[in-house]
Parts: sequence; C-alpha cells; structure tokens
Amino acid sequence: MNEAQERIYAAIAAIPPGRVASYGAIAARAGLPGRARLVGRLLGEVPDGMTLPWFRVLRASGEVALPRGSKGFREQCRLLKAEGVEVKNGRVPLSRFGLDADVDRVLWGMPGF
DNA sequence: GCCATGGCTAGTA
DNA sequence: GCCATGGCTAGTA
Repeated sequence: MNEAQERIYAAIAAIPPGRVASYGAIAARAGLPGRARLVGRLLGEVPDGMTLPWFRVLRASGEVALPRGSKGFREQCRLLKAEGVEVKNGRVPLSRFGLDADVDRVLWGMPGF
C-alpha cells in the first residue's frame, strides 16, 4: 500500500461517528487536494480485514454516491441512520453533519454570532 | 474507456 | 442534469 493510500484510509478512519465528509474533503485532509476520485476508487478496493467507516463518505452535495437502488446505497443509508445521521432520500445535510459542522455550533454558541 | 466527483447552469414552480 | 477532469485499467498490437 503506497503512502497516498494509507493517508486516505487514515483520513476516512478519522471521521467521527455521527459525522460525514465529502470525497474531496478526505482527499484534502490526506494532503492530496483535488484527488476526490482517488478516494472513491480506494473505497472500492479496501483490503480484506480492514475495517473502515466507508459509509461516512459522501458527495460534496451530501448525497450518497452509490447508485440508488443498489445494495450498497441502501446499506450506506442504513449505517448512517444507525448512528444518528439524518438521511432523507439519499442525502445528508452537511451543514449539520459535515466534519466542520461543529465549527458552526461553536460560533452559534459565541456571543456576537 | 470508465467512474463511489465536483461545479455550474438552465429551467421550473 | 450535464460536462470537464484526472487517474487508472483492460485489452490490443
């Protein structure tokens, strides 16, 4: 496994439960800005035995990227809901569940914001 | 050639 | 929804 690969898997593993991140955001966090598609491809070939919260990765729009009606699509929605993420027809509101949504929460709690 | 992306636009309600 | 992109792979020569 090359370095880029390890960093991307590490970035995915670091998404906290109940939160989601876009392919692009993962790439950026892995130090590979612009490599969103690489993230998607690597998710399709996760090594056996590696446990990864793959379902916390979504499109930049907040939509589940897998084709609707596919087994994976349903599974992803199910896993997300299971940890409290709101999924309304294949889509998650990033403003509330995105990685930096907590920044918003902090700001809201601050006097003057 | 393919695609587990992303960004932007037209066109509706 | 559509199109531009980038990166990787299968399949041919």
